[in-house]
Amino acid sequence: MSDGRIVFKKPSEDIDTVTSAVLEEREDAGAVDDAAISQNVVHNPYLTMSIQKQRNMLPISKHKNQVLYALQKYRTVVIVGETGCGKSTQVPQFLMEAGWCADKRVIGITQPRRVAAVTLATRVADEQLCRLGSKVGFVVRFGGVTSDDTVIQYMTDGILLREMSADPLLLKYSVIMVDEAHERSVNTDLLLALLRRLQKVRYDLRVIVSSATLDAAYFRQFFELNETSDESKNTAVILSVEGSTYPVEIFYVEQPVPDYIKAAMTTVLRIHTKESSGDILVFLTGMDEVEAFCKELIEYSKKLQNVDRLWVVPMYSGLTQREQLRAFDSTPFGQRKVVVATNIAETSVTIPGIAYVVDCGFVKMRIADPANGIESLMLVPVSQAAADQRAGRAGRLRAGKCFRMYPEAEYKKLLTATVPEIQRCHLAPVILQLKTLGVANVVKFHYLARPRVKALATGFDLLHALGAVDNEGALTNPLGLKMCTLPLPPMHAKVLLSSEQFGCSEEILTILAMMQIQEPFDIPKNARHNAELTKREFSVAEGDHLTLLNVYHSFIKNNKSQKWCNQVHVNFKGLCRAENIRQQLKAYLKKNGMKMVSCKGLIGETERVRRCLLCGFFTNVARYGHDGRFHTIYETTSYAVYKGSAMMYRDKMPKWVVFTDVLQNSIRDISEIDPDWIQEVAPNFYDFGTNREVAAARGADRTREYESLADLN
DNA sequence: GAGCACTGC
Repeated sequence: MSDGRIVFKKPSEDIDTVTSAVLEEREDAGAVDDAAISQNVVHNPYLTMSIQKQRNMLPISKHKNQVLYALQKYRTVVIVGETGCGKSTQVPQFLMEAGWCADKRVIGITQPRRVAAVTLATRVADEQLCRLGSKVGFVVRFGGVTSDDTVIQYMTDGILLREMSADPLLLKYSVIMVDEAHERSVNTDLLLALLRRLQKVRYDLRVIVSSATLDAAYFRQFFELNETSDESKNTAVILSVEGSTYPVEIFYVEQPVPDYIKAAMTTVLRIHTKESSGDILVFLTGMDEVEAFCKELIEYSKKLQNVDRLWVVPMYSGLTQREQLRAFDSTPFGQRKVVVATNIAETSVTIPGIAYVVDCGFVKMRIADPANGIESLMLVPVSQAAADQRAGRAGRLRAGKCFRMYPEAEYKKLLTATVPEIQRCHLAPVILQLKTLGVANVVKFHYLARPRVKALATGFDLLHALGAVDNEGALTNPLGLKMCTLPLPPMHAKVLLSSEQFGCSEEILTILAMMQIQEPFDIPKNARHNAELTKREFSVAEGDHLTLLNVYHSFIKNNKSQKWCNQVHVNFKGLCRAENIRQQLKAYLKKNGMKMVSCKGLIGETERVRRCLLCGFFTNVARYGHDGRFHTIYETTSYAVYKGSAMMYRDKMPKWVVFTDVLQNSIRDISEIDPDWIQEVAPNFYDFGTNREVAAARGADRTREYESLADLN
């Protein structure tokens, strides 16, 4: 390439020579980070050093020449670096300084989380002594800070996927670095597969796969698969960058424990009395477990005599940022901090100074039933990789200890790695996404991890029933094409696109936005009774969806006041997010040429809304049974009603409902429906008729459909 | 009396 890029020689054995440009030391180093820290949960242990010193401290800086040499020679480079080695911040700067941004070409770095994209960009802009948004910028949903000068762009992986559907060749980029590839999220898996595909057309595009674990061999093999070029220009190179961690000693229980919470409690108390000082991190599986555990631990610590007190911050995503930040407070002298967390502490949040980890060995995971595609939250054993990740959290300060609440034999039986998300999620959104990007044969696509054919078939079934794909599996025009443009899963998208014909797009827009937030109500533990009463006042007999509409309307009527939210126990942060999402969706609808119409005050007002919901969620229909549970149409599953549902306020349960969210054994976000509507909105999905007719027709049809899938164009 | 891992467009 003759663009004036500096050419690097293959590094000799002494790769310790660092040749980075010397920047002037600044006294206000980290000032921008302070702003970021106040917003996000981030910790920088080197905050007091000058920026250049901080950069040189990072293990990756020793490998600068190696990285540049590899990227010059190979089209794909896999960098394995432990967390904190500096790869996410330094590699893009190495590349820019080496001329990879000539002609304003951009180095793109993708992150699985928004916070990471923002903080990394802020940090790198600071290191480059430039304003955020000039040379260094970021893009996330609902905005970003970039300009024409931006050559290092941090973004969420979802953003790059969106960008690919607008510009399939990604011409503005010279290098794309997919960070945290080891997490194996749907987005990172798709990105890697798509980039590999793209490299066959764009020979000049460089891809960096950045991973924290030794899955590198797998990534390498993937990028080399079926390469015919004998020049082996595409060969990925593996660089191993050490982090700064200490060994962790693992302890197991001798016998399986019947109650891991009790076992964890005993273990924490034993660590406290028998082990030297050092903070403890306890991994449990859910918010309730965490809260109950904390409460009990505080009780114990009060009773302990002649022993220093335990200082207990629960940590899970439902907490506000302020509450989460408490886990970062330094431990008062003579006390011992115990952080009780969900798996948020596995990846999203790193708590410094942990010397002991207590691991319950389980995790709550969203898993789709391949037969019907319904996703629910299941309690499953962790994988060995996840258990090791948890244990590793004890070795960041000094040599640590990890106590597992299961015997060693059980550990050996665990899966070595967590099943990639793409193999356990509902595939309809994935299929839709691939179709948008011009992947004609989604069944034969070169996945990083191949999903089950049965799951693909279920995905196609749903898309077909929704009218998004035709009999050949191609996107329909205009419905399928429009569904692709919306930042919503297919069922939600269908509801939204149908809302105009039901005359209720304003209402549906609100309900869908509200469905995206986790919990509209904020019920404090000390005022539960009072909160329940106010919550009840928002409730609507027809169900949760109209209740959500009610809450949002009241929020707007009260000028989006935080004070009002606190008084009536409505989640202020959540409602603000819902408003944001609503605006974004509204903009998409306008772009699609849809009219905003409201059914307010019209005859059959709530019926329109519920019919419209059924239009997308007809798979999630259930009938009330004598056993007090709701049964799906083919009796494959039955569910209890979630205790927080507005349905609980009714004297009598409705006979038929549609639900839009499933927990492990219960359904929530439920609305009453009339079974006659089902045939109207989804005439082909269910078999209507006597049991015998149905059984005969169904078996034959479905089998044929699955068999033909492998040949879908 | 009992309940909702974590992200993202």
